[in-house]
Amino acid sequence: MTREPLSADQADQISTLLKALADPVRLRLMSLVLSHVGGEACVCDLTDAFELSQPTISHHLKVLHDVGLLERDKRGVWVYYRARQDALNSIASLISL
Amino acid sequence: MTREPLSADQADQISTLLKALADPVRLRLMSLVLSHVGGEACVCDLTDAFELSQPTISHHLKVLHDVGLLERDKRGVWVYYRARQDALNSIASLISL
DNA sequence: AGACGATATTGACGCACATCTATGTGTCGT
DNA sequence: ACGACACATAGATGTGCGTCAATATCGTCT
Repeated sequence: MTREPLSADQADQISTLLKALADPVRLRLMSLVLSHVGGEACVCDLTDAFELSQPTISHHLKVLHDVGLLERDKRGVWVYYRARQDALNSIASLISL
Repeated sequence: MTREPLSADQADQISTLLKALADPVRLRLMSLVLSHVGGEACVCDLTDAFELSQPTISHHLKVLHDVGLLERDKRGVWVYYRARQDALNSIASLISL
């Protein structure tokens, strides 16, 4: 971003990622998953951390998953989410540098 | 963010910054300012780069300025904007690490 | 099979926001 | 002082999004 102006297409792509991150609930979800033991957390753990309805948390997780910031892993009845560090790193390197 | 979960207040602060960045026009504005000669650009340069009205560009610049991502410097009739690298770096280090 | 618990989907509602037109505020020539 | 130009502000409008209640789906246990 520092080197040369972004094209409109590039800006659209990056803003899609940033929009997904730019919400307080989703930021806390990412940090909860990242700091959880084993680097993953199931939805029940995450839902308990907020005073929001379960569908709302599920919606936010879907947003993060759709843009590739979270991985989904269903094991039995539970669904575990894990952060994509490479995706976070690529965002960070675009912003800074 | 990786070490321990964000508090609600921390998440609010960071999301405010990210919301400001999470728009394709504002991303391009930041990249235009950053890559412009001297690290600064006047509004006229920026307005010409988009097919948007001048008030719309002015609005986006205000958003970026209000959250501390851009500095304003009025010199004569022109207003020059400059990126706050420290602000960008702090965002990047929060996301990645 | 039927019941229960965990998660996802749907539809609705209210609010935030990107954009525009119109207008205001300065600053520089003439 | 006046006109022209650079930029900001105000108000209006349509769209997007965060949230919820209700419902669906899927896996497990008896």
